[in-house]
Amino acid sequence: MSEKRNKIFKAIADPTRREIFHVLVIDSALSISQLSTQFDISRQGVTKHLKLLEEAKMVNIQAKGRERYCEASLDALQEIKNWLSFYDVFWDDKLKALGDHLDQMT
Amino acid sequence: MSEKRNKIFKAIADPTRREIFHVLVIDSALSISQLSTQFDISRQGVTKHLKLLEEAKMVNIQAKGRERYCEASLDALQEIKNWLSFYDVFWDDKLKALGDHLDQMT
DNA sequence: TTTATATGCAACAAAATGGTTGCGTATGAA
DNA sequence: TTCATACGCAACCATTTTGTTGCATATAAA
Repeated sequence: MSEKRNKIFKAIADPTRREIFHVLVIDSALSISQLSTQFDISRQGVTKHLKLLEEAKMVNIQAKGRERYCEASLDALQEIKNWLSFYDVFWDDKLKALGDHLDQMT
Repeated sequence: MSEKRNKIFKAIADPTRREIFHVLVIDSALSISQLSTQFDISRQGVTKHLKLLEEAKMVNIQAKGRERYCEASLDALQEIKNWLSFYDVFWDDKLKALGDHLDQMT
């Protein structure tokens, strides 16, 4: 479904969300409170961002006692790579066309 | 600068914008009016999307007579690839760790 | 010249976004 | 048990986003 794609593109659109993801890739796993200390916004602000990241499958959260630990899920990025890969064909075509053009100049 | 990155991530966040880009990759170059016929929103709506795409360097527009022709610029996608490439390292690490783990099982 | 087309600009409106604060609850520590 | 911590939920608010319509202008066509 394209809904999955929409969600991840929405998720990475916000710079704070990209930074949260970045932090979690580097330093997993962190509780929500621990994570929040690294940002200027409130814990609830971070929680809201986490919700979107979680819906986009970019972050997994699991409860442990009274804390909830977050970890980044790299696999979700495949959706973006898939989107990009479609355009590689056209990119290559243009490079090829440029190559042909350069060949003609010799 | 990160402003460039912000702009392209914003640009691709909207599904209509992604579709406009897609159409322009397939069928460049189209005038704004021609392009608009392919979407349910108004011409001005499309123009607004084009403005963001242009600022993100994903689309180039040049006037020809009373028309303005739009074409997609694939190069802008490199910014997204750059962002993704950082995480490839971690991805590989995890695969490697998985590999090591599987080795231990034999 | 007159008319039709392609466009930009501005004002507007509804909805989404990104953030806040306050409060209630569950869990861990003293 | 009592207190502090980690969290979710809901209400609220300002700004941005995504769309609209109306109108003015420049260019092409009749």
